[in-house]
Amino acid sequence: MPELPEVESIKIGLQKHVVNKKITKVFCSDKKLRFNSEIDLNNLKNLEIESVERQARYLVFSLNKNYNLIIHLGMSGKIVFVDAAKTKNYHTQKHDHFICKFEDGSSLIYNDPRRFGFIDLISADKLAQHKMLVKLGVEPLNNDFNAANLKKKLRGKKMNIKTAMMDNKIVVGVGNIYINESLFESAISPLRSASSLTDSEIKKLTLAIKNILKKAIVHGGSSINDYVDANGSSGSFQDTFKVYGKNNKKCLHCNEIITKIVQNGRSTFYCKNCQK
DNA sequence: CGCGCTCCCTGGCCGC
DNA sequence: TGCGGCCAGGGAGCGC
Repeated sequence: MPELPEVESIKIGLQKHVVNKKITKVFCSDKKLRFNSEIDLNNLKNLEIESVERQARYLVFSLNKNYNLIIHLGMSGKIVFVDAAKTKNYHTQKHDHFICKFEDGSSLIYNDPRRFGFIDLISADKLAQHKMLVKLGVEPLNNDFNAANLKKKLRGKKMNIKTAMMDNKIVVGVGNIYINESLFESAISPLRSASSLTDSEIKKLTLAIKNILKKAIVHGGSSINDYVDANGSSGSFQDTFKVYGKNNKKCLHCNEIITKIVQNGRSTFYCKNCQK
């Protein structure tokens, strides 16, 4: 479920709940996630969480004794914080792959049916060079994601603009939903080659991405609170989608029927009339 | 090197 | 009710 706005909201939820907590017990399922942790996760026992940050779609926990824990949710991962009272009666569910219990009796549960995510405990001095982090491009909400820098990245790129913007080396965290929505907002066809965008289109696209991600963080925030606190029921943010999943529905701007195609193996939704 | 395709995995949904 | 096929919000790795 997570794109950047969800991971950002989960991070905020985790900051409220797990910072300064000491881990007293660790459970790992026998199922392998995308890859196994470099350091045995049982080493988390007796460590204390000092901070939680987000890089791209990765959650990065800092722990004492110079450890970092990286969690990625893949396509289907969920993180649920369970308070002490509920932890007492908690029964491990299918696809719970990692649970850590804290000194105060509460716990954190990672559940991932498809297991495209991972959990990696590493020493802090290796964080910047981690294989999943080292090649990442700019954060879309940072100032260095701007028209001038994006123009350089798109120069000479023959691939379509939609696929290009989902490339983490160009900009991180822009997933299939938000690139579809952003291209609609900036009136750019997903079929255009990346290098064909004019300066003004590049500017519109960067602003649309920032705008939509920011709105989603605010809008998704409330549903994400449930997500972190309780059972992860689906939120209401999908109500704001204008093209994603709207194939065969009418475009809100012009009444044209929204088209669905496949690009690079992922579904694309757009309005042929509005997006040129 | 850039780019397109395939795969990792489970579950939900749809049509028969 | 059962089953096969298709689809899913991510990302790496492989050939060409």
